[in-house]
Amino acid sequence: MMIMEPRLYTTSADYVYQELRHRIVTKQLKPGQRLPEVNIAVQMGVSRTPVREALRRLASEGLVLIIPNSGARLASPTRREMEDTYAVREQLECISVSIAATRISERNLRRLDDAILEEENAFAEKNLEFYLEVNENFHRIIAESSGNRVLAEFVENILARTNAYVVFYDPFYDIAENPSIAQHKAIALALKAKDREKAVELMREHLKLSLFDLKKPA
Amino acid sequence: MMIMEPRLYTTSADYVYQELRHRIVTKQLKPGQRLPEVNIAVQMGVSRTPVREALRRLASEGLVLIIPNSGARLASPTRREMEDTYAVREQLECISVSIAATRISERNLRRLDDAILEEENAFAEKNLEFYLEVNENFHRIIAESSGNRVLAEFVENILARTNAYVVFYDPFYDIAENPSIAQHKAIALALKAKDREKAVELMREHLKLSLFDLKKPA
DNA sequence: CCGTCTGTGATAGCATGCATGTATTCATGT
DNA sequence: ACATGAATACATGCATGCTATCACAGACGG
Repeated sequence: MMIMEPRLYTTSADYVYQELRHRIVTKQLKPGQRLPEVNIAVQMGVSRTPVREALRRLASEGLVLIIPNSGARLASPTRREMEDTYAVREQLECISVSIAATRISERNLRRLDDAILEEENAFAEKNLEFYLEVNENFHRIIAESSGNRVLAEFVENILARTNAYVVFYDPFYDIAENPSIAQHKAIALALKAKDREKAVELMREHLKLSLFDLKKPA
Repeated sequence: MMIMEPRLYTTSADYVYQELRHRIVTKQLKPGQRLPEVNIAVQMGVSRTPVREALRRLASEGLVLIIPNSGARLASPTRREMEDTYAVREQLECISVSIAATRISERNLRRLDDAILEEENAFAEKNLEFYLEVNENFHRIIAESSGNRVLAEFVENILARTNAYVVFYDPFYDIAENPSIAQHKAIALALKAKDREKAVELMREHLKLSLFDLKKPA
């Protein structure tokens, strides 16, 4: 059973941001759909101001497209854009895992294991939103473990993109078929062994397969 | 003589954004300095709203730090952060130039030459702001020539960071000493020759030296 | 003398109203 | 029927006022 835990946020703008991402991942919003400020503001019980901020933040992550004086619409990435995004992601994550392999702390190795356990829970529950969230965590922990904050920031950005794209592009995405968890375990092992080459290779393979899976249905 | 051409902008928020970047590059603002919304709003003759938007955009580029309920301050990057930023930049620009080497259009090759000519003008005038702007252009054109828009977007972001950092970190940055233009010419030649390996190698070297130059004075 | 608590000032967060620009619709003419 | 144009409805951009929160200073107690 799914318990909707209370979302944590510091400001209304942050709340709207999270809520919009939630609605994207749960397919309540469709690619290309218009996102009028008032509309969202009323639905979420806030004024237009925090909505504007949230929309602009999402725009910086490539999830919405804002045209000045005209408004915001949800992104509708082409296959090409998806491939482009994954190309960038591969670069960032490979360098990320490469550095992490030599620097990762014991604590973060444990966090990695925890994330994998959570992935298995999400897998068991067949809860896509939860699954995407913890999947994101796995990659986030590795990025943080690189010790390079700018890199981590960029990875964070591109994780937001790709996770949304998964939902946009693949409405029937089946987590049962996805071998990601096994790949994550392998990457975690390589990191524990401080095997840089192996970790990079596995990560590259993992991302290539993710993209491949994504391209199948559409 | 320097003619201040009228800045083009579509919205007030965009104007404030550009004006703030201008003030950063012309050293009117100091690293770590507080940036109260009202303060800026009054100075620029607009209300707080567009200022907020501009500040948040700058925050997404790592140029300002926003603490909720507390306010914005100009970034004050440590040497470590600078190195981290350049590490990311190297990844992005190397893949960028690598792809561009096989795809770049004749038109963009000409734009590249134009950019280099402008760099020489800026060099002759010893105009740091102008120089940074056209330097940015050179790298921007290469990123665009990759044909990967997401990549170009990320490069754009990191260019904003590094160019600001130049000013932050190196108040006496001497464009006369900087061998960048010669390196840019070499990169352009490699691109014309479609020599992928060479272009990447030159770009990597170029960025390494840029970072090295930056680290000298501080 | 130092730590803690409290009040006061200042600043960001948010709501709202007005102005401006855009999109849609409908009428008009060819 | 189609293209063109004006009018209208609507959404965004911006300004302003109010409220909540934070930072700092001074008072109080240990």
